[in-house]
Amino acid sequence: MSVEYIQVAEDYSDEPIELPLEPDDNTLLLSTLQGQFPGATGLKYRNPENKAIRGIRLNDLKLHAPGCGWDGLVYYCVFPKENKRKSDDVMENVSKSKVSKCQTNKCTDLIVLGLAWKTNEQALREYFETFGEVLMVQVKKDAKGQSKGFGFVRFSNYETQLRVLGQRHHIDSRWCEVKVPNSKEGQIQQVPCKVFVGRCTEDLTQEDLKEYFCKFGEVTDVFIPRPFRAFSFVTFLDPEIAQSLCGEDHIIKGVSVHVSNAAPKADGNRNQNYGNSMNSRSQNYAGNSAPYNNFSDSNYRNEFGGRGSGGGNSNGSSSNMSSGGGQNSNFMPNNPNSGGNAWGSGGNNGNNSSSNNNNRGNLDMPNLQALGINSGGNPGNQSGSGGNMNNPLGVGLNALNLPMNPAIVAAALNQWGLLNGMQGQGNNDQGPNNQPWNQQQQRNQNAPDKTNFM
DNA sequence: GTTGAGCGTT
Repeated sequence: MSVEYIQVAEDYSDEPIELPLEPDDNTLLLSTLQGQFPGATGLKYRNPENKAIRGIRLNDLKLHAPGCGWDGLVYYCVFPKENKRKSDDVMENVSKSKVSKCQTNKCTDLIVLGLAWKTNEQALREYFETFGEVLMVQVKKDAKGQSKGFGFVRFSNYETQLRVLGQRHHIDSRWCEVKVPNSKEGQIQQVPCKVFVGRCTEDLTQEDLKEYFCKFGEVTDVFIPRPFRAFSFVTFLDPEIAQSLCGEDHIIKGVSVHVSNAAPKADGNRNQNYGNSMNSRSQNYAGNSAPYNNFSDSNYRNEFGGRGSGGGNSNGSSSNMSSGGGQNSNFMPNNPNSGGNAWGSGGNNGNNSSSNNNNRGNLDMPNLQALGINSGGNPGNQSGSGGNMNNPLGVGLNALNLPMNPAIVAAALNQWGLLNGMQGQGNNDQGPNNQPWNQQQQRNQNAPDKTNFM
């Protein structure tokens, strides 16, 4: 009598392990399961018929096959609530499992800009203590003891820091900006909080993606390019969580998607500062100036060229959050001349130069022919000066009508970071509250050029 | 008694 095996994985993202069934009754012993997956209390699987998740019957410490038998499916472990990677305990659990390899989540002093003159340290502390434990506050003063209008705060909890960085702050009737100070930029390894999700199908909605990925950590944004392009971007509050998912395949509504790093590959031609920023502010990933750091509408203005920031300013540093009110005056979400166009407008994919609007294309562009893609022209100018920022893969490409899998193309382009530069951080306008998700959807729908990674 | 982009020990 030969021993049968079934495939069991800890989670949807993990590789299954074959576990032996009991020869006599074709059940799986709970002890067998727990031998490989300590803490597991049961099994579940996705019903191929209706894609629903089904639980496996457990009786007398034995897991019984579904009615139709084990049937070659992959089964997934069920853990008790406290062991489960679910939103509430995500930070703890994930940091134990996946994120532990990264050690970048340390708090730093944060600069608070735009304080009212009257705001003192006590008021500052009282305000920030509503977010979490505050280790230090300072209000910088001149010789006469007058506030200089800025200060510093330090939290004990990194998630608190992320949360505080992710929104505007109304302190003593002033809108204030909290950022990682310049002096700290580069000292912090910053991991992108946005991931590229390839192989998406068209029926995967924002809600589907959010619902799925939020079990790993708070999702602050899901962007699905329209028209359909077989990939999406999911932004997490915590870049560590984003990082932890990269390289994995996940099954969402029966669709196998691939999560990869949305950060452009370091190609040395993009003026990216992952650290050690001297003075360049473009594409600076350091210092927590991650996308979620830009929320005000003034950042939109910034993002879309309102301040002419020389192309690809991904840093919140030059945002203009001061003196609240009237912040929408220059709101130009559809400025066709803004950088960040996927294919045109000079193709400034986070380029050093803001004057790259010529016909030379972009040095960052990969050889599309090597991809089997016939661009039929200079891809750096696909959309020319027009406002079509929704150029799907396939428009202007593949003029020979070769069969193309948009997901593969997207993934390939992703490898070059080609899709970078199409989106700024402006889509993360959380506003002053803590509900990033709800507020973003509409904005995402309206914002055309949101397909770059950072 | 005024100011409003910035970057910290004094």
